[in-house]
Amino acid sequence: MPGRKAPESVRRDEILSAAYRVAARDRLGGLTIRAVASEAGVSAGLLLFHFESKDGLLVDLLDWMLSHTIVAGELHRRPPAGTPPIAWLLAMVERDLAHLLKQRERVELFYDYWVLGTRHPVIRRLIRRALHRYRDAFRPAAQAIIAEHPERYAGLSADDLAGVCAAFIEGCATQTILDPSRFDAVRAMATLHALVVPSPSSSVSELPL
Amino acid sequence: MPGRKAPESVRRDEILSAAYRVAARDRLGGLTIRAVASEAGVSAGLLLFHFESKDGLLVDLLDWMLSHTIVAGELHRRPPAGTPPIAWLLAMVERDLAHLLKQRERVELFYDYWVLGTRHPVIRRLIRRALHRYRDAFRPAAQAIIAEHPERYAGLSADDLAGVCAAFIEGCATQTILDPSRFDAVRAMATLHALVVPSPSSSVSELPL
DNA sequence: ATTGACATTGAACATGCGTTCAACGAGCTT
DNA sequence: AAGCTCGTTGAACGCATGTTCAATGTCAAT
Repeated sequence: MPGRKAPESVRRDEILSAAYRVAARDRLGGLTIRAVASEAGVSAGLLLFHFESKDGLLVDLLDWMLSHTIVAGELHRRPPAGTPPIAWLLAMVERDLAHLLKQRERVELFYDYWVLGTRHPVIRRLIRRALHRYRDAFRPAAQAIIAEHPERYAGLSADDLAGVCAAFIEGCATQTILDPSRFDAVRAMATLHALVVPSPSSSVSELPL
Repeated sequence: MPGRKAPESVRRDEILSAAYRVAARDRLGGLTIRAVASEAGVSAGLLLFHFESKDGLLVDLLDWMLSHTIVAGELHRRPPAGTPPIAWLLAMVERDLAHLLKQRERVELFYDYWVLGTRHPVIRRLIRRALHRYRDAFRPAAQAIIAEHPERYAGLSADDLAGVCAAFIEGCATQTILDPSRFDAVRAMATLHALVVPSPSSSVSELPL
């Protein structure tokens, strides 16, 4: 029964959130136009009226994901005054890691898009931007660390340090998602502490679990 | 023109290597039965005569990849006598990282399978096994490190340390593949050295503040 | 030569997908 | 009321895919 119902922006949002629900449940492999349309309670034709193609839907969905409640949502941390920079950075890493592992669905979806981006230029650009934003969140702490020990990090930039943090987290996510039973992120974090903090020194004293 | 030509094992191998060629070129998304059959110079029907289904082909191809020339090929390293364990481990990481980045095609394919494994139990098992083997290669060095500084790594196992190494490498691969221009693995490696090796050559004396 | 096992083919089938489109009707303007 | 705009539908099209199968030719054994 045709007839005007909702203005364009509303319908688009309804469809996008339906698409997200489908993708979170069945991943990108199960994201078909008909499935999304059905989930949104509209016809497949309407979906292609609002989004020019499935490709467009995919891109818009990723965009939507990256702006709604995604990874890059709460990256604004502040240094608790007096904290040594290295502890600050490790705390950020720890927090991000914990946060990431709670969103298995979303992370898996993100990896789906990552793989897609390997072939699809537009999606690749979006994923890149997201990863850059993610990495950049570590830069202030990284900068502080380098500023404190310029000789130790000679020739390296805050970007490099931030990139290593991001790599660690992404690698942990890779392993945890595929095999939660044999990779323990908490222990990985403890290991990182032991590796980075040189030795049982005076000020920073920790109790490994 | 029907007729017997090659014994089963030979045909299977011809088809598998053709499948790999197709997958390396067009990834799993382009790996169709017809494409593989055409690449192998046989009919689609024959392919399903030798492999019971496309699923079977996918699994067998992964198996084939993991045994032919793959990541886990040359993981047997020996400690250059007299090398400090931490340097040994870092050297392994560095070597693996460099090796990995030279095989972009293969790594991308592996990620394709990783994503597939998220849904496909059999493939998941194979990928897990491969990642475990990969991680286990770091264990001897990790064990040596822990044995040298038991108090520093109290409560942690060689597995934990090895897992962190694997995570670092996998995270670096993630970033490099998607954005080679903004992630420099060499600098990441240098950063890791700076982070882990406490300070210029003093044994255990360092005040981080 | 005959037979039988079996590798091999080509065509066909069924399915699911993205996409198109003529028809329709709700709201707005006149 | 009449007409226009445009959101909306349902059916259909075209295509690619995985899969099946009867027919066919080759080889080894008899």
